[in-house]
Amino acid sequence: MPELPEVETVCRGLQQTILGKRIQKVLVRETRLRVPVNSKRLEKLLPDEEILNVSRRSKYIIVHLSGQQKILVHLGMSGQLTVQQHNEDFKKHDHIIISISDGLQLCYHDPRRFGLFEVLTENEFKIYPRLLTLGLEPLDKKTTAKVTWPQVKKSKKPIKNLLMDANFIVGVGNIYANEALYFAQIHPQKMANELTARQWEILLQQVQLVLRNAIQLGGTTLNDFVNSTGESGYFQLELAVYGRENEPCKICKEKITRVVQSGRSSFFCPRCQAA
DNA sequence: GGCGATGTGATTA
DNA sequence: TAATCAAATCGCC
Repeated sequence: MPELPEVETVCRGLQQTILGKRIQKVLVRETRLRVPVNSKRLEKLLPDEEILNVSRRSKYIIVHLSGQQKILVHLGMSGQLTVQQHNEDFKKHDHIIISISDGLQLCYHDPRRFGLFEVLTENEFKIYPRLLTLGLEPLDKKTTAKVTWPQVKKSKKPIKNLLMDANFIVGVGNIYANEALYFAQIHPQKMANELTARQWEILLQQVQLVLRNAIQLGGTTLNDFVNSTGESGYFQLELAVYGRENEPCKICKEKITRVVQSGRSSFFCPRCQAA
């Protein structure tokens, strides 16, 4: 479900609802996420903490607490992090419920359980391995075609795989990689090191554009993505190639083709994105 | 009802 | 560098 725009949408929603709230109680109903949830630790480190800020790094949500510890959340494929009125009417896959002040609760829900929910002390956070290897934020103004070009030039993988490599650039998943390549008119299987500098410049620009547009529309809801208040996004209405196998290209009417790369579907127009 | 597909990322060969 | 897997659900035949 969630790539950078969806995670950003959740973060912005949380910023508007839970800043300044105090954590009261923690309930863990299911510990079997990607990394097993340490309920004892959550129960020990979270109560009485004030929520100071919510930020995003890559596809991770970071909730900053007054005692310097942080909650690190990843939504995996099917995770939802919502704020709701306190209730005990738990739904299937509501795994972690955190009661906070003013009669609210923060609920982590994740049917496929590929997500992550951890509390880290300040020091643990600093050396957390999954965060240390992350590449550049695509929307950071320091992320330019110029500074990233050397890695593109030496990459031995297809450009789509490179775009989705979080050690290079973070936040771009299957949907937005397909969309950006389409608008840049580059074939997803083209080897990264065969791009011209100009093509890379255009592609990075399209990545940034598609991410910004998606954020503006509250993300993409294919199936089950919801923001922090439980509402869907609207960017699925704008998708130009993703999921459109056999449908006509919006530019030239040629049939959109699907191929599988590294176990993921790539959709492209064979005419606009010639090999 | 069954089967193939799914927005992620770690692990393995 | 790329297939495999984790697991539940959805949509299509």
